[in-house]
Amino acid sequence: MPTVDDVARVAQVSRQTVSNVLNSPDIVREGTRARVQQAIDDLGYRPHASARRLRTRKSSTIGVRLDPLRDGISGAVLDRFVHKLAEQADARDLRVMIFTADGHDDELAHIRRLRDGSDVDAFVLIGTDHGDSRISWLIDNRVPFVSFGRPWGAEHPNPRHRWIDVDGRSGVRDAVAHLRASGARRIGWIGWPSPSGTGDERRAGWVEACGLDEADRARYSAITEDGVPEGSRCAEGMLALAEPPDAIVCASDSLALGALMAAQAAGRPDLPVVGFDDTPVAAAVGLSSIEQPLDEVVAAALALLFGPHGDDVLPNPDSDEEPTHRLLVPRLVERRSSHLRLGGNPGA
Amino acid sequence: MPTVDDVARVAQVSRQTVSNVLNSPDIVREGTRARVQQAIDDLGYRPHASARRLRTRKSSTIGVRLDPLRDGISGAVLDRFVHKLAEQADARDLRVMIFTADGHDDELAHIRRLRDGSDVDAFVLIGTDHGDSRISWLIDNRVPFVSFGRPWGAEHPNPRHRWIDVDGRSGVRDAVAHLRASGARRIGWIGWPSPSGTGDERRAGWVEACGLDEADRARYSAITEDGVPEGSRCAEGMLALAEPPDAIVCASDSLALGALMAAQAAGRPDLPVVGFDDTPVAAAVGLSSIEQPLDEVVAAALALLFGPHGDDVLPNPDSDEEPTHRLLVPRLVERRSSHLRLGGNPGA
DNA sequence: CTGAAAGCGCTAACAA
DNA sequence: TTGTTAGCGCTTTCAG
Repeated sequence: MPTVDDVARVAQVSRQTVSNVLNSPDIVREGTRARVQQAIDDLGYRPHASARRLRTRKSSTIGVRLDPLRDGISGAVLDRFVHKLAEQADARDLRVMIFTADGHDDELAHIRRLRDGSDVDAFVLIGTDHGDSRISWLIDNRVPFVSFGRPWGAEHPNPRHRWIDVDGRSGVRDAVAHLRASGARRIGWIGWPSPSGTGDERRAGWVEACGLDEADRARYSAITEDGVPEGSRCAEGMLALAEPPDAIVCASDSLALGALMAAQAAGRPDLPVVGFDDTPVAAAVGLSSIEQPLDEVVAAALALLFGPHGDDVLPNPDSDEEPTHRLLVPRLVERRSSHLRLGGNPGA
Repeated sequence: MPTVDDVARVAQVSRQTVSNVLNSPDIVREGTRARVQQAIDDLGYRPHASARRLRTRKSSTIGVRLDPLRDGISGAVLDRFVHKLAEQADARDLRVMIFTADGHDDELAHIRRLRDGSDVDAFVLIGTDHGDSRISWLIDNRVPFVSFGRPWGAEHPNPRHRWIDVDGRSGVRDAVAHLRASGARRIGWIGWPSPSGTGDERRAGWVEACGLDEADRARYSAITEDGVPEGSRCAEGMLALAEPPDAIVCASDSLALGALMAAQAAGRPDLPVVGFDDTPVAAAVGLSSIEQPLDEVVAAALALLFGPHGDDVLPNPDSDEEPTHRLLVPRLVERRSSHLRLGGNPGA
């Protein structure tokens, strides 16, 4: 592998000029630059990343912890997030390093290693929970990071905490409003047990828009852990009511898939069911779903970390002068769940 | 951040000794080592990765291209693969860098950049296709790599090509045999169009074990692109035959999910359907599936690249002296598809 | 076993 | 504008 010196020799300039051509092309005269560039191309020269990093004291690398493998339907969102992160990072000439960890403490241990070894100079946290222990640690230890997930349950959110999140409440609210506009009167909700920041917000959207009184809200909502069979079970119960719901909105695609199946088993293949995340599974089975704008999420995350364009990490903000977070709005992807005959009506 | 010098000063030894404690602890006297270790702990010293890499000329980093987002049901396998790769790499003190690319050429461009910049010193290719153009390029350019996927369609596979793969043929063969042992007589197949290395192999397993003559094989097999609706459509056709199949085996979980739905729509909720990859979706809806032993796949990939234990990259082999590949056997995960009432039998 | 010297490839200061 | 000098933090010679 050629080095700057080789290029310099071939281009008949000093080693420094080569470096300038690479890093501050504007301060090099046109002709010289062309000559150097030529030499670079001829030799197939490529700067040695480690040498550069050693010198500049920045790794231009982002670290992300891959979420533990989950149910896998919902997990797909995070995989897509990581995918897009890699894509957009590349555009800024940043690299992405991944790791896995068991729990928050282990994650922090990994972060510490990666950080202290200067492997990585900024981290993206995927998902946050109530009183997330990682946040204060990262801030106290001056580790630059941004979280996909807001600071749940903090009375005084730390202004040094940069985050982006998707406004699930408004997403659900809009979906419910849309269903009502289409004539639905009793819209059910299947969601997760509280406290779950994300889940509570999504449910709040339903509460705000469903137009049901408290008694009906109790009747038409179900709480369960995430999962397809769980969704099925809850929907079954709701559909067995004397006045079953007109439509069901769920906190996740897993639940929605279950609900859809239950609806069909109950002979109501056309019951509108809306999921959340617009996972590939939703697309595959023709389920409406609320889609998170992942491209924007990733772009916002990078902008928060590195500013609008560069690849220099901004330290965690000192004060709350400028906005240190973004709340993005999801959108409903409508599908006719009946595009696939999922059953329930043999021969129809 | 403290450096070796700081540690040396505190521990009252030369800088060198510190390095030795870290890299060749055996050649340092017990007492000295303890003292140095103490200083390391006290200071929270962590070697600077870039400095070390610059000096040792190895990055201890593996590069992986994230597959383009697909249907997402099948894509989940690859995400799990990457996850496990990160896990096992960590155990060897290796880091994993991810990137995305549009097509093979773009992927090679990325690899080249990462390689020439010494960011990464070995790559894992996920998936290979007929006459894969990347393989010879990587070998010619001496880029150490291993592929998850065998060299399809090469008359003379290059002995420098290290790969691991899962024997889909035997997986399907076993599943079919198992179904027959349970009494199934007419076992259908839904798979992908040829040529598709993976798909052809899986189909071959069915051919070998199904015990049908050529005419019946034509009747009971369907070829389609991957996808849930596609699987549904094919299964529908098959189930409409005068003598419908007893069971259906599919080349993927997407197809199988579709088939399962079609079966239920056709009033045959108990028809055994087997998918491939044992994705989370299969687990969620209670679909039998053929599981790839990803832990072993990853372990084998790392062993091929780095030897049984170390973190030193082995160059692509010079000859075919030692085994440069591994073919692993998948196993059937049986589930009662009826554990979830997917529909088709309201009130049952 | 421990210490001193050299240099991996690069870029930030400074001098010319 | 270009060239010179001086390290970034580490490990690998080679003497002690």
